[in-house]
Amino acid sequence: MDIWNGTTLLNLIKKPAAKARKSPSAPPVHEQVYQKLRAQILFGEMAPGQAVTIQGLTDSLGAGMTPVREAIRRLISDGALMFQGNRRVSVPVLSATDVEQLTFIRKKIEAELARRAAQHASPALVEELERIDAEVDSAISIGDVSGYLMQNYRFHSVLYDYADAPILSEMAERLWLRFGPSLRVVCGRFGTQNLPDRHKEMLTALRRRDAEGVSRAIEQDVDQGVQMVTAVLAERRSDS
Amino acid sequence: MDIWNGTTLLNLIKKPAAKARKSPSAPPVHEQVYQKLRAQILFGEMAPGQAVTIQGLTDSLGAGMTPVREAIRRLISDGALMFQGNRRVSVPVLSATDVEQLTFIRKKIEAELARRAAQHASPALVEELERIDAEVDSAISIGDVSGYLMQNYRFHSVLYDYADAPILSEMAERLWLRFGPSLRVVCGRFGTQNLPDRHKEMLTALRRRDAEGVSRAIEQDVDQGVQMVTAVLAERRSDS
DNA sequence: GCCCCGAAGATATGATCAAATTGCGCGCTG
DNA sequence: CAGCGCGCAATTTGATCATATCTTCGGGGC
Repeated sequence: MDIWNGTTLLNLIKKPAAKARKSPSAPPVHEQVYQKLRAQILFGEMAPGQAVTIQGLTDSLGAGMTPVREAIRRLISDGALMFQGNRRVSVPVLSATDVEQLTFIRKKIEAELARRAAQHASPALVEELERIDAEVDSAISIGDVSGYLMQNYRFHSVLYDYADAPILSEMAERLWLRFGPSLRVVCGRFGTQNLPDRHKEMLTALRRRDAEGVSRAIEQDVDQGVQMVTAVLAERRSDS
Repeated sequence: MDIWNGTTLLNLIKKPAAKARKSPSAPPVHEQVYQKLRAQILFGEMAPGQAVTIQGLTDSLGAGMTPVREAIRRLISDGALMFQGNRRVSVPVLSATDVEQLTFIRKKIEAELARRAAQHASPALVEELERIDAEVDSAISIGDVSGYLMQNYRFHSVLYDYADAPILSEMAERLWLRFGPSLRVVCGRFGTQNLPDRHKEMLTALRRRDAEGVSRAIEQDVDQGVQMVTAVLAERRSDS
């Protein structure tokens, strides 16, 4: 589906100030806007509940209204933004039942993706994941929240790409999008020190082609992450 | 998410020529366009592979380009339409691996929805489903393909609503959208006589609050439907 | 077989209209 | 007299359209 997804998103990770405009066959503006907003949501640059205005985005991104509108519609369909009924758009705040449903389906999908990736695993994959995991650890050790979120995302993304199941991968990405804003809050609350990281188990299981082992590790990874999110959400609830 | 989803879609089923324009707090045009296109795809009025042009829709729906563009972006994000890279949009043709992935996730989600609905089941629900199932049967007996597709959709939709899991329900609807165009082809090929209908088993299990029974029946329903789709797809493959 | 050109369609902008929110001033009540 | 709430108006924001520009595809000429 998302033709420019891979290239553009990775470019964003590497050089956020990329300004490729007049290059041949550049992605359309609405695609660029979509990718930028998507990255902002995925990596926690937007707070849960934050209002999103079309005109604000046309100003801050320097684009016309139509492309911005299209990007917002896509993100609403992704569940990354919420249409509030009175024509207003905002970043969703996850309720307890939201988290429960999202967790259920994340486990099913990501466990399956892990299983399939394990079956197609190659030494090259393990090596690449080890490299990314090292960056995750380094981001954690220096307390770089954005770096952690991006590299952790990249770890899972690369793994799932090997599953050779684009539809399931896309669904998984959509689910990650919904957790993005809350993850940033989690990091702000708990810091980067005791973040979930079942990557070592995954890599061990991957080396032996142990599909069920990888799958189990993923489920634990999901559970740990969700646990922190629910903890923070409960805290927020009692605050208000 | 979709505020007007329930009302507008049901209105569409009952009176397709509804023209509620100036009524107070009418849905925006882009929402109306989305619902109309969605219904067309869901109920098989669009063939797999069919090209979809913006200008064609602005003419046939009598709307401006901007709302049509927004609706198309949403449907692309839903997986109901496909962006072909060269600015062209079309109704997707399901490949074998597409069907396999979609089936996997449909079973997980719809089985869970059925399980949850069974736990919340009430006599009123059973009664309503019986009424709808009667309409399904009647549509089958008179060979009314559109009627069958709509009422069958309604049967599942009403059941899943009782699960009280809006996120899962929405995901299920998205998956149905992807099968819509192929279903029409299936009906055209096999007729409405031997269509899958595990509704009777579902109702029996529902009456006893047998969550696992309902869940099993749903999985069989999904499997049967998918089997016919794969059969037709294989046929198409060998044709071309 | 390759290249150029015309038509069809897609992208993007800015203007215009409508709706909703915000802030302010007034009157009412304690 | 001070605080509170209500309703109107100003402004912000969203929705839609008409138009201008650019791409892509297909046919005809070299």
